[in-house]
Amino acid sequence: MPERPRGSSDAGQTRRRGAALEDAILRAAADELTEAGFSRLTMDKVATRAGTNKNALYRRWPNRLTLAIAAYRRLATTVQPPDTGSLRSDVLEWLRRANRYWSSPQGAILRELLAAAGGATELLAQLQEQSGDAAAAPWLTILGRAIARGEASPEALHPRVATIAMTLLRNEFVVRGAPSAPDEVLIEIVDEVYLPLVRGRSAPPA
Amino acid sequence: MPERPRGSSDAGQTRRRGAALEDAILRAAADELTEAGFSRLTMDKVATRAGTNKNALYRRWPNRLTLAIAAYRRLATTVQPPDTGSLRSDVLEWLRRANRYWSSPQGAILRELLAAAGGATELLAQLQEQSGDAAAAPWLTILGRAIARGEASPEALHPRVATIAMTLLRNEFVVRGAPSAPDEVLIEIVDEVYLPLVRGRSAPPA
DNA sequence: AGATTTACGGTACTGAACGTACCCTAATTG
DNA sequence: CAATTAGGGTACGTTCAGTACCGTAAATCT
Repeated sequence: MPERPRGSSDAGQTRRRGAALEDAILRAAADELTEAGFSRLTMDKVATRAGTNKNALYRRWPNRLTLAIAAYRRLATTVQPPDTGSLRSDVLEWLRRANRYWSSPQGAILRELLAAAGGATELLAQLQEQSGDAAAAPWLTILGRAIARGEASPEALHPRVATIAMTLLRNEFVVRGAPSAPDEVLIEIVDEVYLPLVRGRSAPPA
Repeated sequence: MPERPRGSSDAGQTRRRGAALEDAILRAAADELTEAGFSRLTMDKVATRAGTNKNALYRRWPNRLTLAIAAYRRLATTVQPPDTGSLRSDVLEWLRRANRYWSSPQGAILRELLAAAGGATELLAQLQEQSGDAAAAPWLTILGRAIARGEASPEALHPRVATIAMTLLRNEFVVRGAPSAPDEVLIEIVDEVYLPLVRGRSAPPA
């Protein structure tokens, strides 16, 4: 049997299986997600786009949401936190990036998925890598540097405290439904909450 | 034509209209909501339960979610914030009540609605009276008293700061999907975040 | 009171999707 | 080269949202 020459489209010449097919499906789902969002992603469209049918999808993922989450994960990219030499500008910059992300089409998808997952803990856990716990690491990095510079109190190196700025920002989106948070809000979060908090009960204001 | 005698059920004696019917529908919807939750609330069931049909519903509310939110609002009750004489115990108590609410069946409904509303700002606004902005008032009350007692700095009397404990708690539910927050988490929020923050940059730790 | 307008109630239907069942056939495995 | 596994095609079964009509009771007008 010869190799499978390919057109630009995903429609398979030969019958794909296993990882190759799974990959095509996830790619198709990710595309649907970016083009139409989760609410308009249908299993039939994903299947057609991947050049297969719903059977192949349901054989791998138990339902629409699970598939969508799996597809979303390959959209996510990792970025390095800033290191400007000042806590305030690091925090503000990181917050601005987060704001841009949540405001972006991808952020909208994340919000949809978060909403659709409702209270389903296992599913939420998969999204948290993007939106929650794993996202704590950069904050700890930023804060760790600031502590080394004496800009923050060591007691602040606590996940709940370190990530509070992001939590407040996410709150703007999730609860207020804002398409994007104004820069004033970010500044307010930094100056009224974050910095006072991490400078700590011991360290005097710089 | 004589009156039409009827059974004990809600099925109308005579043909109801206007406010009377609207009321019956909202009551039926609220009942469905508490018994089955939003995801299993169907327009047909609500209509049947109210002794009417979908027409009457769609004539008043454009869709299922809007009706559900309207129905939810009559489930919500208002409570007075505690006044124990100490900021820490006021905050902790209020947070515990909030935790109980979010953990309760009603809280589950609120979470479902919040999720279903997604980014629909106008709808979210209606729920915020229960979960967000209007809920800020009690926090300001508690904090105001504490400031009068000298337990907190006046600068803390700022909505974003005053409500931060509740925001963090809500975050536990919305993002982590926890059915209920452990008491340790509440205490941590109060001691690691709330109190340090509102005691402020000027006031020394008591 | 009688005529007119408004709004309920009954019922049927469309359309969108999810999820499932079956059966044939291509790929892989032994 | 047989046996097994996994894809592909296709057709359903179901559940609901939302819509469309139409006859009739209740309110409103004259």
